[in-house]
Order: sequence, then structure tokens, then C-alpha cells
Amino acid sequence: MSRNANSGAPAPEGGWLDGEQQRAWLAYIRVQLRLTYEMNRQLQSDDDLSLPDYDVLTALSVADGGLMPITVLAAQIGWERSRVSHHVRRMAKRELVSCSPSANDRRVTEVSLTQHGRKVLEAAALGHVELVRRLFFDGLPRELVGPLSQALESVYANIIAQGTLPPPVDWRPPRGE
Amino acid sequence: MSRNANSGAPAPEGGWLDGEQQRAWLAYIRVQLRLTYEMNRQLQSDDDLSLPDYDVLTALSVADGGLMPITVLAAQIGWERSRVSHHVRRMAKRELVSCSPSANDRRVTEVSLTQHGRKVLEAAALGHVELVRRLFFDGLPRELVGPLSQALESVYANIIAQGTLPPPVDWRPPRGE
DNA sequence: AAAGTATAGGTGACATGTCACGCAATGCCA
DNA sequence: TGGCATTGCGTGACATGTCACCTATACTTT
Repeated sequence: MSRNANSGAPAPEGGWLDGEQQRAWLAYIRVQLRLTYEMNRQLQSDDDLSLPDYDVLTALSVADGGLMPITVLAAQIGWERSRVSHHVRRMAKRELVSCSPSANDRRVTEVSLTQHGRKVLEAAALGHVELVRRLFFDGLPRELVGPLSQALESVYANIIAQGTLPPPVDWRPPRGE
Repeated sequence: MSRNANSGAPAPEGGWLDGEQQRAWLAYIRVQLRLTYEMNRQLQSDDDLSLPDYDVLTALSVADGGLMPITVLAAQIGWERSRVSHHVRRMAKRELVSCSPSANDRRVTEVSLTQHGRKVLEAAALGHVELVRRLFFDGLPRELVGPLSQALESVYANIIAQGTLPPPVDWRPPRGE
């Protein structure tokens, strides 16, 4: 087990991950693949929404005034801007969101939740949350919820720091170190 | 559906997740979205492989004889069979894998790693693992690796039990570990 | 053995995601 | 004020993923 302290050089350099890390990584990948698939499927068949649709609606629903520039939205949900651009156009065609140019800065397109979009989201949230609880939390022992959060939050902070996408607007690195 | 195993009834029934769960879920979603994006991007630009390509190659590389029926492959990596079918056809066009009918059961298509495919995978693995270490494990305190594995393995077992996709062929429900 | 059922896989239409690139509005500065 | 880089987005071409449905082969029953 833990033969090495933290961020020294615990891994076989230039090679693989060590045993413990490999176990964690395999578990992560497996969960990720199936969970994404299942969520997509449930939303699609129950609510006629894709998981990406749902991500967009959720982000907008918690935004101030249910309204957000495309760039900000992209940073919130970790997408490229062009992906957001394509996607909101399609969603606008389905009346889930609407896009309008900002008066302030005329380069900016503000994406907002429509009445219909909000209703669809509220309807979908129930089933989605139920699925998440059933697939994810029903399998997760109570005492591991905290450590899991801590672990993933650490990882997230690191991804923000090291990755190529900009952080969400409200992001601040967790407690000093 | 399964009854609530936690006698404390911590979750608002039919409603949202409780506070701790919400925290875990938000962390999970954030990590998932960005990490997937970054992995895809790195493989694409460094090795001319998509993340799905990599998943397929990896699964085949650990298979007995580097060879696997489509259905088995699909179960291993948590895809639908038709997705695998489409994808391996494209990969075959790029000489990364090859498909041939099984002599045993003539419904079966065996997918196998080509020499070229194996070389490409080996070349890509270095950079990919490096990225995983940098983005994921460099941000993860040593002492949380174990709990994280445990948590995700529990979740995975539950997803297998509750989900719609078949388990991998070598999967057995975890017994006290 | 004929008929019915289950299983492996493929296909076509369509939605989605990515990349490279383009345009227009803005900011900067000599 | 006239360049010139920067920023916010959109677009087109193409790769990818999903669903509904199809065929062929194997298995089971009668």
C-alpha cells in the first residue's frame, strides 16, 4: 500500500501508474462510461432531452436572471464555445432557450431559458435525480460520500489549474496550501 | 426499485439529493466533463486518436490474443453494440484493428488489434498516462486514493446491478474486499 | 425437421461534437 | 485617428453516437 508520501515521484517515471492509482483510475473510467450512457438514455426516453441539453438548462436555471453569454456558459459546463454555439442554436429551434445580442457589447450573445425550457427542466429534474440516486448514491456507502467529495474536488481544482479550458466565472481555488 | 438501504432516510423522498450528496455529485460532474474533454484533446492532437479509439485499443490489448467479439468488447467498455460496430469499421479503415468472422459461430465478428494498432497504442499510452497523472493524480492527496477507489467501485457494482448495459465478461460482484 | 425465439451484428437517418477558420465589435496605443 | 491585436461568436466540413430496424445464424420446442 501507501509506500510513498504525496507529490514526490511515487509513480514509475515515464511509465504506468502505480497499483493503487491504477485501481482508482479503472474504477473511475468504468463508472464514467456507464453512468454517462445511462443518464443520456433516461433523459432521452423520458423527457426527450439529451444529457448535454440538460447540462445547458441546468446551468442557465441557476444563472442570474436565467441568462448568460455563450462564453460564460461554456466555461460553466466545461465545453468549447463553438460547441455551445452549435448546441444552443439547436435548442433554440426547440424553444428551450433563446438567444439575443447583448446591448452592452454587441459581440455578445446572451442565452436565456425560455418559459418552456424551464418547465421542461423542472419536469426532467425529478426523473434525472431519481436515476442519479438509484445508480450512484444507492451504491455508495454513507461514510464514503465525504471522502469522495474531497477527492473529486481536489482533482477538479487541479484540472482547472493544469487544463486548457478557462475556469467557471464563480470559481475560486479551494483553501490555501 | 430498490428500497432505501439507509435507515436514516436522509434524502428528501422523490425530491433532491441531500447536501452532502449534492456536493459529491457536483464535484463528480465537473471532473467528468473537463477530464473527458482534456483527454480527448490530448490524444487527438498528439496521437491522432480519439478517446473512444483509445478505449477500444486498450480493451483489445489486454484481451486474450488481442481478439474479441463485438458484443464482448461492447460490454467491456460500456458501449452499445451498434456503436462498436460503427466505430470498429472506421478504425479498420485506418488499419488500427481488423474484423473477421468467427469460425465457431458465424454470427460473431472477432475484432483484433493489428500490428499497427498495437504500435499506435503503445506510442499513445505514454502521453495519455502522463496526462492522467498530471490532471488527476497530481491533484489527489495520497490518502484519498484508497477511499476514492472504494467509493467508485461500490458505485460501479451498483450501476452494473441497476443499469441497462450488460456487465463485462470477467465481472463478478465484489465480495468483501 | 419445422417453427418459433434468441442472439450477433450491420445499416441508414439523423443528432451531436470538433476543428479550422472567418467575421465583426472592441480595446490599445502610437 | 489609423493600425493591429483581442475577444465573442458563427459556420462548414467532417467525425462521432444513437435509435429503429434489418438480416443471418444459432438454439429450443414440439
